[in-house]
Parts: sequence; C-alpha cells; structure tokens
Amino acid sequence: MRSAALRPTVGEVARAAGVSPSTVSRVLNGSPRVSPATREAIEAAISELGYEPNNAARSLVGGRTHTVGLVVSEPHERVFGDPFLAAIVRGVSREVMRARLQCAVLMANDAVDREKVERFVTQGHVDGVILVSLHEGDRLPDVLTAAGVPAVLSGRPMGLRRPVTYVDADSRGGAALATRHLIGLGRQRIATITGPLEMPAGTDRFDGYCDALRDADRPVTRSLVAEGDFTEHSGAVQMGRLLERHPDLDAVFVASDAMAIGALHALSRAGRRVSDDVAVVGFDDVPTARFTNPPLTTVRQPFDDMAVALAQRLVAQLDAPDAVVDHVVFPTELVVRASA
Amino acid sequence: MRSAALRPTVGEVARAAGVSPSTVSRVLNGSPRVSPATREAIEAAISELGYEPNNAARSLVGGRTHTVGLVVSEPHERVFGDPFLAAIVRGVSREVMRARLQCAVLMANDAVDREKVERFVTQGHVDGVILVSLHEGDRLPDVLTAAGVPAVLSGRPMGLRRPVTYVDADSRGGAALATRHLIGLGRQRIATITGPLEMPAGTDRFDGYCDALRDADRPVTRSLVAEGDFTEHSGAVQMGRLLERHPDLDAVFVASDAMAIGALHALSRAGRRVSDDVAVVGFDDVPTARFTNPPLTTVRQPFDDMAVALAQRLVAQLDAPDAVVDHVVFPTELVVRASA
DNA sequence: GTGAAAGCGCTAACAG
DNA sequence: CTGTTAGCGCTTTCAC
Repeated sequence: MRSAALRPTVGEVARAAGVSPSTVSRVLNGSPRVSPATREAIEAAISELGYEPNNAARSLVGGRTHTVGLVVSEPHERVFGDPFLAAIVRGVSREVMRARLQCAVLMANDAVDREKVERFVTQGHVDGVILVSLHEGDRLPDVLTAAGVPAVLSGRPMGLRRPVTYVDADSRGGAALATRHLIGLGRQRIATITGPLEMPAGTDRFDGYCDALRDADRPVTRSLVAEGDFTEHSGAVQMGRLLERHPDLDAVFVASDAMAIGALHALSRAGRRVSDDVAVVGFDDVPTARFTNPPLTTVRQPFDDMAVALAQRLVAQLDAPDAVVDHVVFPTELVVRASA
Repeated sequence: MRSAALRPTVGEVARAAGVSPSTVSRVLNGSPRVSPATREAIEAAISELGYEPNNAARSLVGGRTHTVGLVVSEPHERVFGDPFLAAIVRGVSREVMRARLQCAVLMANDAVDREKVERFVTQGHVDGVILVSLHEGDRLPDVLTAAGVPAVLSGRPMGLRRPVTYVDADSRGGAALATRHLIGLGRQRIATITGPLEMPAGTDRFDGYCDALRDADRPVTRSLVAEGDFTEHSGAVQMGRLLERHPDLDAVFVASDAMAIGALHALSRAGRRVSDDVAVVGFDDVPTARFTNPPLTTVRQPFDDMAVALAQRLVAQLDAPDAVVDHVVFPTELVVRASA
C-alpha cells in the first residue's frame, strides 16, 4: 500500500535528476528558462517516480486554490431542473478538469446552505465561481463581485447592481421559432402558457411568442396568454383556463416542458386530441420531454455547449482577472416530433 | 474589495486575543487543553476578525486534503441516468459539506478521463472517494483499495478482488413487489423485460420477479422473459418480441423506466391498451416516469437517502481508516399509479 | 495551560 | 540557465 505519505516531492525529483528543487519547479510551471537537456532529465525523473505536485503546498505559496466552485442555487421546488443540472455538472467539471483545476460542487438549497456557501466562496476557498439556476433576488453574484471573486452565471440575471459575465440560451429566438412553427402548421388561435413574467426565462419566451405573431401580422390576444410558474401543475391549470376561455384554440406554445406535460394531461382530460386538434410545442428546460406520449415538439437548448462555455469563461477570467465582462448567447433549435 | 491576500491568519487572531498562535490552533481543533477564559477570548477574536482557516496550509501540514472525490463513471450511452446522478450529486455534496469537507466532482466518461481520474485520486488529492454508476470491469475500486484510499460505492459491484463498502437499493425486493402487485391485479401471463443479466441491477430484478412468481406457485416461463439493455429502444424491441410470442400476455414488469417507456410505445403501436389490456410496472432508475402518459406504476428507489448514506459511510471511514467494510441496502417501494 | 520553534511541499525572489 | 534562501499559514512536538 503506497500511502499519501510516501509520495515523492520536488526535492526527490530534483535529486533523481541531479538538479535543484527550483529547477524542477520551473519545469513544472512551464518556465522557458530551462535548458532542453535538464528539462528532459527532470521530466524523465518525474514520470520515473510517478511524481504529482502537492496541491496544498502549491496553493499555500501561490495564493490560488486551483479549485473553482460550482454553486447550484436550486430552490427545492424546481426538482425538474435536475437533468439540466446533470448536464451542467458534467460539462463544467470536465472542462474545469481539462484546465487542470478541480471543481467543487456547492449546493445551496436553503438559506442555511446559502449562508455557508457564501462564506466559503468569499473566504478564498475557490479561485472563481460558476453559478447555476440562480433565482432572482439572490445576492451571491453581487457579493462575489464585491469581494473580487471571478464569477460566471448561467442565464441572464435580473436586477444585479454590477455587470457579470453570463452564458445563456436564446430563449426569445427559440420561442419565436416554436410559434412560427405553429403558424406554419396553419394554426389560427395560438395560445401560450408563459413562465413567471418577473423572470428572464419567463419574459424572454413570451417576447419570442409575440415576435413571431407580430412578424406574421397577427395580434397578441391577451386572453390567449396564461401565466404559469414553470411547474407541471401550473401547466395543467393554465391549460384548463385557456380551454375555458377559448374552446376554439388550436395550438399552444408552452414555455417549459414541465408545464407542457401538465398541459398535455389537461388536454386529454378535456377530451382534446393533442396534435390534430391542438398542436403543442414545449420548451426543454429538461430533456425529459422525450418520454412523453405522444412525443412533444420542443425547443432545445444546447446544455452541453453551455456548460463548456461557462467553464471556459471562468477559466479565462482566472487567467486575466481584469477581463471584460461579456455575455454569450447560444442559439436554440426546434426539434419537431410527430405530435405537433 | 477584500481579496484573499488580506485574510486574517492565526497569528492575527492570536495577537488580537493576546495569546500565541498555537493556542489559537488548539481552539480551532477543539483541543481540551485550553482554559475556558482563553478559549472565549479567542473565539471572540475569531468572529471579530471573520477568521476562516486556510485550507491549503491546513492540508499541507496535516496531510489531509479535506476533500472527497465524487467519481461519476458514467458511460456515455447511459444518458438516461442523469436525474439519478443529479440526486446523488446533490445529496452527497450536501452531506460532505456538512462534515466540513469539500466535494470534488470527477467525471470519467471515456478512457482518457478515467486515466486522469485514477491518477488524481490515487495521488493524494482527495481523502476518500465515492464512486457512482460504475460499470463492470472498472478497475478503479480495486486500484483505490490497493492504494489505501477509502472508497464507498453506490450499487453492489461485481467481480471485485477485494471487498468494498457499498450502498444499494433493494432491487430484488422491489422487483418482487412489482410482480406481486401484478399478480394481485389478477393478471395471468406476466412477462418481464430484464436488464443485462451480467449486471447486478439486471439479475437482482429478474430474481425478484422469479421470487414473486414462485411465492405464488406460478412457473417462470422462459418465453415470457426478454433481456433488454436498459435503453428505451431495447424496451420497445423486447416488448414487440414478447407480444409476438405471447399475444395473450396481460402484464409486464419492465426492469427500468427507460425500457418501460419503450414498452409503452410498442404497446400502443401494437394497438394494445396499456393498463386495461396489458398492465405495466416500471422501475425507476430515473424519476422521469412521472412524465409518461398514461402514468406508470413504478418501483421507487430512495436516491436521496442513498446519497446521504454514501457520504456518511465515507466520512466514517475517513475518521476510522480501518473501519469494517459493510453494505447498506435500502428498501424500495411501489408507487402505484392509475395505469397498472 | 501556554509559548517557542520547526517544518509540511512548493514557489518566488535573488544571486550567480 | 541554475542554485540558494526565505517563507506561505498552519499544526505539532517539546519545553516551561
């Protein structure tokens, strides 16, 4: 059993290569001031001994922890976000590891955790932070920027006092795509179930819906718009309301998959045939829509790409602390399925 | 901007409290050899200055990294495992944080990553490791135990050379529950679509199915058993085969949700009415079954509890390195829905 | 019960 | 180009 205690150190590598520790360190850090010969000798010694630098020591002297925090501010009710979370965790941790950093996941479900996380990240335990599924009013972004901790957000934030770099999907464009698709199917009375209108994801998707209608010289009818809260339940409820107000509606763009599922149920409960009778398009916050029956046409977001972008932006900021704040918006696409 | 550089150190806390650094350290580490008065003074100083110990320094001297690795050996094809992953990541990272440790997520999708991860965890970057969604033939568990790195697995492993602590759900019991439920519904020809029979999750669930039939003095009919590979596609294919061989079957226990979805599609394609005609029970590796239409009765695994158990076992092993290897098996339950 | 001193493994000046 | 020196923040003997 080769325990951590007997790991080789720079000193040993140095001795094996017949040089001093500093030179080894230089090689380790890619300094150009090392002769090819020595470098080779050192590299040989390194792989010979199976040397791996000690992160703790390195951090202690360098002041950098070599770890980035992935803060998931998932309010518990949004259980639905899980697969999204999984995609992000996977992509981010991969990319972070590629940058030879480690990725610490920090869950902040309730106020207590949030407090802990806030401490943790502002007290120098991480070099930077990636924030996902942040909800409005979360003060973490501001706290971080105030403390000078590099941060990157997933999703355009609302009401921040200071600008922050973020990565988002083109919700608005996607919603327009979806609505245009319904128009293209020849639908006349296209309703929508929006998300909460005080959330960017809510307003953006509603705006996209309006864009498409406007482009087609159609009016946005207030009574064809129902505001949900992204949950399956609200989808069912709002679909029911819409059907009451407009028994004649023939299509609906639903701003989240969860709500779309609810809407499907409400429709079948009302004896309406999905697709033929009422065309439905969802918006995949989560890749679960593929499990619905009938299959659901949805707006797809490139989660994996977004995860990679998140990690890369952060790494870039770590290397250049005074880099400009910027925003990346990924295109969305419509995945058409039999049903709509 | 209060940067990491100006964080208070033990020295400063000591000065503020009028003692020596060593005493501060003793308080920090809960040593009993400190007078109540000094302790109080020091604690006051600590919260006064907002002191937080520097992890790197602490690790350097203590030889412990205070971080546990959460290795996700997710082979890419099993995308549907995502929500499971999310539940585990959430639960584990929470619990780990509670133990005042940090949790580094390590994705090992391909061979290259796996190599990196193996290095990382065996070279002392973590104090212990939690392994999830390990596939058979993965050598990591053996490598870890050989290197003396504490490890805990999720799911009973197969073919390990050394015993390892693991946390699992009672697949077999759950499968029996499901099958018994179908028997209770008065079904006569109960088929099953199993998982790969060289995987524990595959055999366990098949065994549970057999248990229930045997208990009811029913034979296990070979032609009513089809082996799938846990994917939605295989579920559809195997359901089709079963229907061909046994047009008269009136129930099916499907060993995974993904396959159950496939089976539902195959059934409706064949014009069979789910529930009335053919009762279906799934097994939730993932909590997506709630999205099916009609809703699916499923065997539910307590993912959150399992995550907590995983973390706790590992932490226990860290504190007592020579703790006994043991296994925890969580009960599963049947969530009955309208359809079956 | 408390302080002084040494050192964990590494890097960053500074010499040479 | 390379070696020497000092020290990051903390814990831990060892004295007192």
